[in-house]
Amino acid sequence: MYRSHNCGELRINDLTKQVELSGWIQKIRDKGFIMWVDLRDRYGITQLIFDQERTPADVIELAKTLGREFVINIKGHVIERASKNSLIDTGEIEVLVTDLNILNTSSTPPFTIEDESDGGEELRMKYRYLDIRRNPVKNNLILRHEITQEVRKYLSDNSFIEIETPYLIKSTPEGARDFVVPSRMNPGQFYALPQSPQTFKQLLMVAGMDKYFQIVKCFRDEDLRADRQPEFTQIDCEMAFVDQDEILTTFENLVKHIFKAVKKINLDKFPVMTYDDAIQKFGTDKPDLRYDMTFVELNDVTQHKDFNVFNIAELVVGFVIKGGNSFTRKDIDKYTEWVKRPQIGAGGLAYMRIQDDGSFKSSVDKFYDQSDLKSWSEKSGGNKGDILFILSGDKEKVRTQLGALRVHVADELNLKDPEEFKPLWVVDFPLLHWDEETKTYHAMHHPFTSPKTDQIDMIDSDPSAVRADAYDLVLNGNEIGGGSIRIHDKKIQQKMFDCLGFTKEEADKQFGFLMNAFEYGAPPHGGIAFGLDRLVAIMGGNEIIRDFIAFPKNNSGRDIMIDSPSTISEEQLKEINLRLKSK
RNA sequence: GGUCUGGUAGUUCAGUUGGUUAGAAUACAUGCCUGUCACGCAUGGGGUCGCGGGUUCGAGUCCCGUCCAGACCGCCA
Repeated sequence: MYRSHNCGELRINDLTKQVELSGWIQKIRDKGFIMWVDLRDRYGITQLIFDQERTPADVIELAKTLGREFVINIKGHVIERASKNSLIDTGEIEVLVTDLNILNTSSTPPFTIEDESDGGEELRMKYRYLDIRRNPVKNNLILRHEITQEVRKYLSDNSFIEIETPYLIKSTPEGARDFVVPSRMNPGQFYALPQSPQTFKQLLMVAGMDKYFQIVKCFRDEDLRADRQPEFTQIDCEMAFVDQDEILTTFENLVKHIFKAVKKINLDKFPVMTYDDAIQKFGTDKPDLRYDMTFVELNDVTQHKDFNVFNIAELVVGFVIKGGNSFTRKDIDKYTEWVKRPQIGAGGLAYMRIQDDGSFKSSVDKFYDQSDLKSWSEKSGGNKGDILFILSGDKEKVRTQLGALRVHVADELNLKDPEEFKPLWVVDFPLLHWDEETKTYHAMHHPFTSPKTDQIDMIDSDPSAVRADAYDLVLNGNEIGGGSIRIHDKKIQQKMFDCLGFTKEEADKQFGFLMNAFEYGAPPHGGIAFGLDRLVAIMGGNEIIRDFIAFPKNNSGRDIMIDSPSTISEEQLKEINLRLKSK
């Protein structure tokens, strides 16, 4: 036995108890006559004391050889501290050591293993097992555990069954790039790792497992971001005999349950916004509702003056920043430069100050008089002390640009409270999206998404106008879940593949198994998948999902701890029938 | 595929207009210290300035290339 208590457990009412503790040495404070050692484990820190008067001489001698991150086991008894530390739970007591056993030594760690580490990102990733000893990372993993437990509990209590689906499946050209795995037994052929268990969960609906879920790894071979890893975890769910409303209710309640159980937060009913509204009012399909700055379209009050930029623009649109009149010229120049960067690509940024005396001052005073500006102010709902930022140009582009600016302003003004949570359903997504490069339609969600039933005929006449029974759950400006009612009718599914440019043969080859299944009594069904990593990160007050994954990959998709990916031997290549292109 | 930022001691960073022996803090080692908890004090060791090339009397500093890391755009049904 290594311990009678853990390192976060002992309190003042444990005084005089004989205890045995094990853990890592966080810090040694050696005063000569007396020496303190902070002993750490998953549960906390307990201060050990070695005292020349009360500790055996051989124990003191051994204690002098200790170093940071040594693993030790001690016996001793709990005493009251002469000077207490109110900052930690065990701060009223310490353990006077009588026996010391060094279980393992440690090299000096490459960074300090404390809440505020001095280690850089790369170093912490390389020594991730040391990083996880730190509270911030450890607590993130515990939060993740708590959330997945509550997900399982809620779904299981609501008759969902967790079913595993295969990881070695089949590559399909639609959607993201697949990770592929060569098959040794089938030379020249490849498995693909699933981008999602989509078709399997639909087959489970045909199989009568009318409520399914799975907490499952998914794989996409695309470039990484702070909120995107090549392997990530989904809470994947599907239900049969449901309509969209029932799905939204079921999973709104799941999210509410998680927040209540894990964060003690009662979320209000989630607002619902159409995709078109989201784009028009916020320039994005995942608006962050923690702050306002709703778009105001100003075409009708900016036209027919001499300002040609606005006259020729398809859309003149802006938003009000409360208190923004306090921006200096320099602040505004910085925002102007920001929107003009190639990544945003706006031509410029117009503004109108609403000054404290009620008069207006704008960057386009040359073209608009005070009464013009007053009409802008009225239209946008701005008040004294505010500023109105305006962009103009091509409708689609300018909305995206202003949407990015809205997020940027919120960042600059610290309007994103990580402890505030604003969920939102975005519904009625377009079914299809026109791809200028390939001159084809792509499925906005995926090719199994059902068009709204009264719009099925429009697929032929006006494809881009068709709306789908598809929905996203947005939380604080992040897409944390998305789903749809699926097609369960073979004819409609065929029509869909046809519209996406599949020949009948291609559709059969790639998705014949699904279409076949639809011939044997497929029930109406639909579902949703949540990005667990993102959900956990946001609930942890962060948007960098790496910090919520035990062993994540870096920007280039590498695991720098195990140094992967890596080359394989000639023999391995031969076995799987692969030859590398020589340079 | 692209844009931007960074790479200097174990670690986090500073390093001026190109100029002598590249600094600080922290970590580490040794010694001292009767209540520490960011303990304190003293002393000491520690550098391929990412790598390659160029300009120059002289490069951590300027130029070109390259590698690595991070953020973003494209991409992510």
